Amino acid sequence: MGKKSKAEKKGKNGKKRDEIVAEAHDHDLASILVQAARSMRTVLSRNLVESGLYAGQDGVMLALAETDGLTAGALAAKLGVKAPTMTRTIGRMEAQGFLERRPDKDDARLTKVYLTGPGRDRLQTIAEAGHHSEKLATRGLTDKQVRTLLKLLRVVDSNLQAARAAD
Amino acid sequence: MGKKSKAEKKGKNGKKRDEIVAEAHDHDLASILVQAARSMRTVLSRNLVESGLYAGQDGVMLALAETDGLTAGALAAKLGVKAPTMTRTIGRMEAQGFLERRPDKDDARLTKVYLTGPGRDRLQTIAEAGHHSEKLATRGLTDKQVRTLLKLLRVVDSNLQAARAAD
DNA sequence: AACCCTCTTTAAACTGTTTAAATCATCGCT
DNA sequence: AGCGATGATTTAAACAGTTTAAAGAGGGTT
Repeated sequence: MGKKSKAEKKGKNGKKRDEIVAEAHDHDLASILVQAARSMRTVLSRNLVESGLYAGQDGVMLALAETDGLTAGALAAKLGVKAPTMTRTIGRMEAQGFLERRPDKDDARLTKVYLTGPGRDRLQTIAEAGHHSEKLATRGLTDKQVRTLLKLLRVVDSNLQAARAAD
Repeated sequence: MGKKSKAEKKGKNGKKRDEIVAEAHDHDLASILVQAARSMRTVLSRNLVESGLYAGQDGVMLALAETDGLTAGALAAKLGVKAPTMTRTIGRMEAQGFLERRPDKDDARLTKVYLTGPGRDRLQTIAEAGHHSEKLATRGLTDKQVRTLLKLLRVVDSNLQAARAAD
């Protein structure tokens, strides 16, 4: 892969912005987090696409696997997105046949979402895809480190959710 | 917030999917990572939007601050996106006046990207936005924990980049 | 019965992302 | 020197995700 063949020929790099860069490095957590997530989404997508799912939809499936018949609003809150986002996602997934909307018969304002048979069939695949992606992502880390990472990420996530909720 | 008023009235939950859910929990790293990143992007956006930037563009700015005159392809690789994505992003940012494209005079196939004056003016703001978001995200964590988190995230990111590169 | 509140959806406007095809310049070989 | 292979960039087309603002629909309360 002769990538550095010609493009690197001239050694004239900028050199006097070190202070700016130093400050920019405080930005690391945000960048690395977003970047890691982007890669995770890409990798997860590859494993998911075979079952007709997109990354982002799997969260809905898992939430429903845990508690079937959640409302759209509850799903949105649980996944940390706004209601219209969830409406669109649900719409797509309903069109794909993985779940279905049904009005609650006690309160017609509520629309509850249920997994369909085909949807439930995908759960296994989703679990495997997640498992596989996680194994890929944590290569070289000990179990303890993975647990630590999860713990820290949960704290960060919870902090951020709180921050974004404080509109 | 009487959220459980009516919707929870019926206690008929599914009960035999416990194994599936158990497996689904292995999926935690992927979900929590993506979710944390989503929140991070949202929070970062709020701090960035004042300077006319969107989350996702800041990475380009920082990369150029470190090494001005990168090619489109190098930027794409550095940020872990595909070339066309970078082309669009660069196009938007050029239209906004934060950077400019200039053909390399040694190799006319290459288009190098440079920060403009206004672009360089934003670096300070970007650094501050990142810093602020990071402070928000790591509330309650010790410095050491933050360093640990960064270290682990770098490993994960590097693993995932390697995995996605292996097309 | 009227009014208000809550939930859901629609609408509009973006950014981000990918794959595949098209463009274009350079490089190597005959 | 010309010609084809190579490589970089951009264009095109098609989706997903996201947000804010507004509209639609039901319920509950006074």
